[in-house]
Amino acid sequence: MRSGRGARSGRVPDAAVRRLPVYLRVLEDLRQREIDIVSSAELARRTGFSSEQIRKDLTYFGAFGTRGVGYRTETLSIQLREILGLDREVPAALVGAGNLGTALARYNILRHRDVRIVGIFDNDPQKVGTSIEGVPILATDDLEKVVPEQGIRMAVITVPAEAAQEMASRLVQVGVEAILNFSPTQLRVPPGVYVQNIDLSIELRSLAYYVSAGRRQEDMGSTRG
Amino acid sequence: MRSGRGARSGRVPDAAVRRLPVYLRVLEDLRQREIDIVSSAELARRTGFSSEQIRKDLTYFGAFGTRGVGYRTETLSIQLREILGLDREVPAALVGAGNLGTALARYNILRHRDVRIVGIFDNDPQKVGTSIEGVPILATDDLEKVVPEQGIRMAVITVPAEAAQEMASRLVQVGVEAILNFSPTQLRVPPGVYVQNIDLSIELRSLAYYVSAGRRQEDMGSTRG
DNA sequence: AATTGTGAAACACTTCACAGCC
DNA sequence: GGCTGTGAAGTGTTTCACAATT
Repeated sequence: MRSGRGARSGRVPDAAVRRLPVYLRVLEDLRQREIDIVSSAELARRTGFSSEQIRKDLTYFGAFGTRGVGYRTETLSIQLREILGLDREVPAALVGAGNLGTALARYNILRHRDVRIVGIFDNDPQKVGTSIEGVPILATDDLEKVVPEQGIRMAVITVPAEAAQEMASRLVQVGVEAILNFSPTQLRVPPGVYVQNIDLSIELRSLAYYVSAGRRQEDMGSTRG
Repeated sequence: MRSGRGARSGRVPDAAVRRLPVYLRVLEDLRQREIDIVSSAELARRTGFSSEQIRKDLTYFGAFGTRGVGYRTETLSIQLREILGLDREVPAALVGAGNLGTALARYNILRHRDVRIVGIFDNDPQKVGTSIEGVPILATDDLEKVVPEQGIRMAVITVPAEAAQEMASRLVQVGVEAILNFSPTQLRVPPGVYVQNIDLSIELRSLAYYVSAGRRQEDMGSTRG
């Protein structure tokens, strides 16, 4: 499942915001390969979105390209970083250091310097005091101290469903405004707090629809593609 | 990032299909607690979607409720399983047994009996021959044999970006029709194959927009909520 | 000649409002 | 009276088509 909710400025489609990091990923890759200019058509090829959509998405924030030429990869990636708020390091909390949480922490800490997991919280006394890639695992009791101290505004929740609501409430209490929720439960948060849900079971189950839909269509003798 | 693509029957909104497993999760929970009847309003409360949306989503597939009463949790959950193709066990492959793949495999194997990871593939010789929760890790070379043998039609890809396209192509070659892609790359697949992308870096980065958007609005003196 | 930026049209999805049924 | 099912209205998003610019 996936659904966002919370304060929205109104003008910029949510769907567009969610595509920006995809453009950024491609732009960074191009930059690294010293490709200075890219067209919306080329970005389309590399992202899977249409070139019109890419151009329109970008114009919600300004005019970044040069007609007849394209976009400078350096300029555009800097602009996108700024729009996303990634022009400075964004500290984040991870709550739940199970398999999934650990995988996320490793992945994030090693790869990126923009959104940075600076606090990992878990209730398991066996885990508290250990660390993941140099970031110490703290007791959840420390959350109220560490989150404000580190200026943390976003959090990733990977605790079991039963514990998720309490953690969310406590995080919001101390200033968290955006939550990436991997627990299979609907979090209740005050207005103004943005929640993005990713439930892996639900992803797998909805995928099943498309394989069985394929089967059904075959049974009916229709063609696909 | 998230985007589906591939064969669609046309009539049923993608967005609706993606909500069905959420309804199913709640229905299963209610059933377990021996609650026999539920209204769309109550489902709305528990899922975060509106009651009208829930009713409309369900009517794409038929009329499952009783006016003035509600929906029988047992009947509806059985119907939803059938619609999703979960009325029989759905075998799936997992390609990539790194941190994320291992977390997913554990989670899935322990919790669910509907979509079932029956084959785990990895190239690391240190991992091949070991197992995760009883499911053996095989060499990717075995993929062409095992996928058809086990009737696998869906796969989860958690390999690095460089290897993802090759794995996807090989999976499709031997009959995979739906892919859950965690690698940060755009997979090229033939028409009729459904790809759902989840890129965790991109989720974190788009989340950053909402915390910094909040900051920007505050700076402008507007209220939120 | 090429490619962006953008109103307008088309399409998709959600919400409204109420008829229909228990 | 209460709740589902559903056309119609409303909103959001994507695509079209072309003028503007280099």
